[in-house]
Amino acid sequence: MPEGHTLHRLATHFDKTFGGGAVRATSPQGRFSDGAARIDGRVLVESEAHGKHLFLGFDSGEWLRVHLGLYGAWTFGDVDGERHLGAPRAPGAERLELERDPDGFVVAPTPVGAVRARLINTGGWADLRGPSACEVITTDDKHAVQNRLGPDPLRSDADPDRAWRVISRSRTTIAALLMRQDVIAGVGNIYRAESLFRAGIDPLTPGRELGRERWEILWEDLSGLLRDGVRDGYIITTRPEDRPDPDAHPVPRPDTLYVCYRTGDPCRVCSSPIASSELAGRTLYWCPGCQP
DNA sequence: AATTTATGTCAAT
DNA sequence: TTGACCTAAATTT
Repeated sequence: MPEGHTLHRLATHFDKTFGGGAVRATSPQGRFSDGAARIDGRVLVESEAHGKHLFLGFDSGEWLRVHLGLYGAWTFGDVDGERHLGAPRAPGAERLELERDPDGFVVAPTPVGAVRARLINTGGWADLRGPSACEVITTDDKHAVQNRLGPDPLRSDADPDRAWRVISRSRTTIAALLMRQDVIAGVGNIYRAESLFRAGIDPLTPGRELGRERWEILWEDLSGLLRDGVRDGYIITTRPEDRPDPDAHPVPRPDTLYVCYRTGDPCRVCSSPIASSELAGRTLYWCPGCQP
């Protein structure tokens, strides 16, 4: 589930499980061998997310930048078993007996599949598969990446006015603008569709016709939805009263979402069939009845 | 066993 | 706008 909430969960998880200690880094697959050698043995001092980028800072002053792309995922293993953060993966084992080498570092299992990067410390391991980016960069490089990103509603330094300045001058549809990471960072196809539904906004509304008030509503709602996603580890946008059973926990799908993946299904609010179309290579979902 | 699909982005047209 | 990237699970043959 690599939209912004997942990356913030990852940053927190790395801070908790790897922060403050030395890390062993390898690339079982081999495509990240040079980068792994640069961070091998360093101490993880900072973990940070901006939009869909994860930045892990080491005591060498360098950063590991990871972007999961469409299907990247991290697998974490420790005494409590295996957990996956990123694209959907099968649940792992329950508890694990950990073997340790003479230095106290965990001996991780033989990699299954293509593991681009593997980080190990004395408590467990983390395997990265299928990322679109995994590289060691300088602080300047990191700032350059961040300068190209719009405000991330999950970051305390986020300034929604920066996004509004672009949106309010653009003829591009709000649906396309929400997907542009240089406008607003962290929103993906699900949060786009769901936030526009919740705000009752026609996805094809040009940015310049959105109006400041509707933008502020949209930003606030997105901030809340993303925060819920960080808390739940899952994107849940339906209000309890709009679910078949308001008391049941809606995970997993299909009761978690209003419009995404629901083409042809009746809208949870007005019963109109949910519509979908291709927009810039991605599927856009909306309710013609609720988003006029 | 082969094909399709996915919560993403970039370069080339 | 299209294809490429690159991985694993789900779906279809």
